[in-house]
Amino acid sequence: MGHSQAQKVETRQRIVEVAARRLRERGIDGASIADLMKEAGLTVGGFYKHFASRDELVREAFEYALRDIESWQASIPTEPQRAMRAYLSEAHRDNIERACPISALVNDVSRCAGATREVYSARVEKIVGLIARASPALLDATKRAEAFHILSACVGAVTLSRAVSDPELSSRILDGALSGVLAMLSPERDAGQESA
Amino acid sequence: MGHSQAQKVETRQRIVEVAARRLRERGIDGASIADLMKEAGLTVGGFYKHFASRDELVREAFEYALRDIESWQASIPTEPQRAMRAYLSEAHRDNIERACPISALVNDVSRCAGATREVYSARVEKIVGLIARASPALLDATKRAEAFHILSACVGAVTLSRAVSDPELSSRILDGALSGVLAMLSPERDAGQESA
DNA sequence: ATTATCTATAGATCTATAGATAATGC
DNA sequence: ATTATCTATAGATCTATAGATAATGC
Repeated sequence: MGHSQAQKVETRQRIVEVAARRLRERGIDGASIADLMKEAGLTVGGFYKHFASRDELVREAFEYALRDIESWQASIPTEPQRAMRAYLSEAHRDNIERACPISALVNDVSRCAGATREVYSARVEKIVGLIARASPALLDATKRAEAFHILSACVGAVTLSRAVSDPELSSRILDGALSGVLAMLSPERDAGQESA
Repeated sequence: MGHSQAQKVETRQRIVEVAARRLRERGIDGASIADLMKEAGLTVGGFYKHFASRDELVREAFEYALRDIESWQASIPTEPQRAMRAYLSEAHRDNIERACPISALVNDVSRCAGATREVYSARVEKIVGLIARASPALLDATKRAEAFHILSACVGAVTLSRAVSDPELSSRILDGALSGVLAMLSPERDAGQESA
């Protein structure tokens, strides 16, 4: 019990990974340190050799969770419509442990103070920029306004689809938002009118 | 201390009102019974003469909070664009105590079980129906798909605007979603292309 | 007599710390 | 000798209950 420095780095990482999953599932205050340590195969007493406070773990776990969406994010400029289909899918809705933390924790983050909200903001800015590049609008300002609209629709649809109790309603929320978002990203949009 | 039956009804109502405000502000688990009773001018011991459990209060407070948006909701069929301007306003974003619980608690509700989620679902269905009626789309199915998209954009934009730390970014999220939503509701939309 | 509210508290958490134990690493 | 982890626990919550108090309402 209690060993090498190399092990310690791995152990710390394991705690962050567990937390990144459970925070998205149960909310920022939803999992206790004891729960998380147990799931990482440890006991509560060792926690403070790795982190100064629970808040420090939350910040790291949140940043770690943001890394889960980086490959999705990277696909936005090249394949925006495929990225939207993935975000607004039942698979994304149901796999909350690995889901986008921007939607999974939007209410939780709005109740946080400081550092976490700044990390959150920076990522929102980043993603909006990527979506704006994919918009077929003519003016830069319009591209950006559309990007805010598209991201809002994505976050709203995924969160709503998780909150409603009727599975059919849940699916229709995702589908409705997806067809709207795809229409906005459609290149023919400047000419005619299309809605997937 | 401890009086008439008429008083009791008022007292119970006061507790529900306090809870309806604080739940939206701090989340479903964010305010203790002692906090809520204190703000209602009472002490913790009296709570269980009014409610069987904290959950019972949460359900009632949630339903009470939904009543706060009824006049807004009623304005959707007659003045959809005005309704959207109000929802996607800084005033709505900042007045979280009286804000729409559909957006203020969307993550919280997705972590609830049972009754609360059903009440939530029913209200989402209702509002989608009202928005669909206001859509200029030609087919009923398209109206409905657009209504899901519009509601998603509204919920996503308000929640995101509360979570980000940069006030200017927050405003642009609301404005971007608003111009997109207004364009979708614009009657000229079937003919040309407009974006606010 | 009944009951609405109060004070007090039991029992279950949860964060953080103290001190013991057993391995690493000089 | 140092330290990663363990067991144990202090102190602060939080939900729910028990019993006292002071008013209502027959």
